[in-house]
Amino acid sequence: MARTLGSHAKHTKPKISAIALNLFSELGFAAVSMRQIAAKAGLQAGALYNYFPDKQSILSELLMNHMENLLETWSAQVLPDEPNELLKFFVDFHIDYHLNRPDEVFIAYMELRNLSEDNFRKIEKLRGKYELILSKILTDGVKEDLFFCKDIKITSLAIIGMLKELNTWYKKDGRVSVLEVKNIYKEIVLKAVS
Amino acid sequence: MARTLGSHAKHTKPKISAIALNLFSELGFAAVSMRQIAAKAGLQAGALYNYFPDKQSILSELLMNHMENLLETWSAQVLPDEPNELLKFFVDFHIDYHLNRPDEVFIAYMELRNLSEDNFRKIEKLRGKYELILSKILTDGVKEDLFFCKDIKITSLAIIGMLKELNTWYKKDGRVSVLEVKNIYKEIVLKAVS
DNA sequence: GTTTTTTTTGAACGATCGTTCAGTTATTAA
DNA sequence: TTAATAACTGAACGATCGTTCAAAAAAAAC
Repeated sequence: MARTLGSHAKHTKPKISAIALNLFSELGFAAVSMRQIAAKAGLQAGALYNYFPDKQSILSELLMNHMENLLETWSAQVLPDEPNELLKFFVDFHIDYHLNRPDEVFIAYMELRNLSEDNFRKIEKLRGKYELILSKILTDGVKEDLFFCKDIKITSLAIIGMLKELNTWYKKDGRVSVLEVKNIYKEIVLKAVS
Repeated sequence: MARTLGSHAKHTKPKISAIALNLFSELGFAAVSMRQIAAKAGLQAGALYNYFPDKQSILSELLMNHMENLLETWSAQVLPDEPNELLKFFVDFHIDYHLNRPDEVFIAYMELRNLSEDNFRKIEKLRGKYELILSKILTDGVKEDLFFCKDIKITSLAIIGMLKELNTWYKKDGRVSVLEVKNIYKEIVLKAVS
């Protein structure tokens, strides 16, 4: 035997992923060519196929990693018990996580249709899990008579939609700081379920 | 002179627009070919160039019409004076208008990057006008001490984000009726600015 | 240094893309 | 009916696409 897998490969694959993420986010999956990705990685297009079976797999791996990482990061958090505090914690967490990964967030809801049906279902399942986190927080709060909402599922979606909107306009060097934005959103969310 | 402009054209151009709207929404602008659009319209690809100078113009015309129509339709409404009623009216209006035009709404925020810089700026300007409608409602409500929000601009964006989310999951034959959804959203929005 | 295996190249494949345009057909004014 | 023009065809243009693969280069194992 000679040359264990990953003499350059260990560096090359993450490099390809990072470059693809950037390009997909900037130009859109359909508008980015394999040659474009390869060029930025200092490779020829053919070399990409040592790391990914096809173009779509680059995208689906990015999306899977993003969603799995999101859920794992949440699981690693130490959560407050009290529903009001937990809801605020969720808002803070969501904003922090998403504002720090604008490219992943962007392609995660822009490029879903470029996935195969299988991969699409997998991603949707993970997304559903994330929405369930918020639903559960609301459910517990409603049980304890701390929150009130007509429909927990719809309220969850509405809140997540509100939070997602942030990524479409927030600029780190803008008028308001992340801290301020978080406080504004926490207040809106808390009032929305009061 | 013979044959005045639009013997068939009067029917053909709207037909092309409608077909393109459908395809763009379903497959994405970049993934739809001129030949595909032409085939569905019973034409050859070349014929499309009698009606649009290039592919991007089909998209930009769709988006411009959508945004202009949105603003015009709003202008034609008879508005209630009282801020609480006006805010509810806005929510109802937004949901009605957008749920009835899912394809337009979808491409309006999915395909912006496929516009030229000029066309992009025009659309963004119209979008800003729409956001200003809501901002003004909030501003008036705050002045009269009926609403409270830390930051009107951000609150407007958050509310519109929440409303936009609706289009990504709402199905007409789903669990809840449009009327119920509207009521749920109106309650959430009103509480969010209380 | 030789062998073995990984990694990459570079050319080629067939397909499809947006767009152009000379020529044909369909329609209408005169 | 004839002349004028609008509408459309059908072929062609050059370019680019995702993907494949034999051959070459690079790196590790012996």
